[in-house]
Amino acid sequence: MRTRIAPSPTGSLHLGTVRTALYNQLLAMSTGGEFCFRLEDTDRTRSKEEHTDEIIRGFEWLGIKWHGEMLRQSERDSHYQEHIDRLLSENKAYKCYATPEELDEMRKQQRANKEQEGYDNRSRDLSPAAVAAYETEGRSWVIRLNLGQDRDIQWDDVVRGPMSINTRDLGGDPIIQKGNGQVLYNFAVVVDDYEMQMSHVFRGEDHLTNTAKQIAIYQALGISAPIFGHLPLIFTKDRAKLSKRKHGDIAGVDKYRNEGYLPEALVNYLIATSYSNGVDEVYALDHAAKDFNPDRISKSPAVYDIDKLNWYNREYMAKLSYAELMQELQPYLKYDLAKFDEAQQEALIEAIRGNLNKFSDINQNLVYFFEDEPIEEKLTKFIDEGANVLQELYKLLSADDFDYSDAAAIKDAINALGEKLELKGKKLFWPIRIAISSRSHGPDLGLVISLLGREKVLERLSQCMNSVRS
RNA sequence: GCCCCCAUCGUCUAGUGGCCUAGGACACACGGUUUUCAUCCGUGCAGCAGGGAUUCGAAUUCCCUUGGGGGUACCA
Repeated sequence: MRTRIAPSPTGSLHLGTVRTALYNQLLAMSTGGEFCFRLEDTDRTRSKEEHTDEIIRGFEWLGIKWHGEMLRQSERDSHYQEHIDRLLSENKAYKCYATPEELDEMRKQQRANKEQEGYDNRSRDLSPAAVAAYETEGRSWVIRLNLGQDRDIQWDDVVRGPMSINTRDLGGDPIIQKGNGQVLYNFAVVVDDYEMQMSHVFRGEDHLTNTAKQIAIYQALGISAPIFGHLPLIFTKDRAKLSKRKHGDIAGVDKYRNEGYLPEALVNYLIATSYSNGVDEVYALDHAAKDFNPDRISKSPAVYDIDKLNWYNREYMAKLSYAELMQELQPYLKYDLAKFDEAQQEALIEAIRGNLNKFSDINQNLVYFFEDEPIEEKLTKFIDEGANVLQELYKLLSADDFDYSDAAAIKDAINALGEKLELKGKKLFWPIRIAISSRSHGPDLGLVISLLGREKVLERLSQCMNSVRS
């Protein structure tokens, strides 16, 4: 089995492209076949080298590896020309001299008459005299495939089952080579998939009509087509195809790499949307490959859900050791942890790692260790209500011999204070936590106080006590 | 407009005629643990789009309706 991913470098790496790549790779892996990579850059004006780099970088980050060299369509013009010439000589393709203006006019008429829109094959059977006339006129031409008599084009889709599209619904004889000599996508794909000996082509559902056109080309060329499978699209909550244009950077892989998602999590999430083996939820690529069965790919679109992705990411982050986590966190760290000793750093990071959806979340969990933040309006009442707690705590913590180095001991002291004041739970902890960290959520209080140290803790405490409204 | 595809909790899905009082996961709500926070655990919430037909029996098969989506380029 040979499969491929064939992205077009006209934009950043799209989540849908990644998922398509994943299924193709899974397919190859599960049978010991090969998974290849081809760049669909036939449209020179829209293809950009920066996008090519971006795509490759994205695949590398995700751990998606392909077999052999990356093939560029832009370097294969001679291969295409050979096949074009043959179709021309066999009368399976022809020159069309219609100008864009004429075609526009044709479509306008069709719309006005409520006829089916599409090319009317007017140049299909041009007389030699007519051709000569156009030539002397100096008109340029495109090459169109002669679809011949209307007929059903059929294939057995691995995902969708039996498919049938009639050639009359293809919009007329399709152009396979532009006026400037560049071959069109549908033609290049066929030639390449054939020469690369692809056995299976899995791609997005948006290619369903293209597949019919491509099969027509395979037939004209007299070569056999691969097995096709059409994957459901990825939607957003608004139930439209996830796209960079409409939905911004959530559609691209870069966002997830930049924000500090684990590639394994993104891979897992993407596979699991539209595919399930009925048992596993969290798994790596090679595990999924063991029993991968394309028949189980879902037919209906999958709605992109950031909550689920976050959940996967937390699952994978939880597996990281402290050392691994620190290394991943390093590029995102806005604050210098060096003011804490090694043991303190570890205690801190271990205490807040459960709060992270992604690595870039680290800073928001660290701010109050490095900066003074205003207390949220809705939290100030806890300060007012707990003024006596703060006072008592201040007395305790301002004692010359109070030891700030032992987080557990600090916690014990707070507990003792609670008993003394006959307060417990939120009544005891929230005033303290809010006064010291400006927040109602955070890691263990003993640890926070210990890390902040005498000076900062007393400063914040006294500041809060001064602002109490009695 | 025309062609094509799709249809199980809010979301991802299991389910291939009786094992379904429709299972799991995310999210959400509540409870327990943590005298606070996070974690963890438990419970709950919630669905076969509608209508016909076939059948002793239908989420599962067929038809229609409705809804959603994709395609319809000298883009890919």
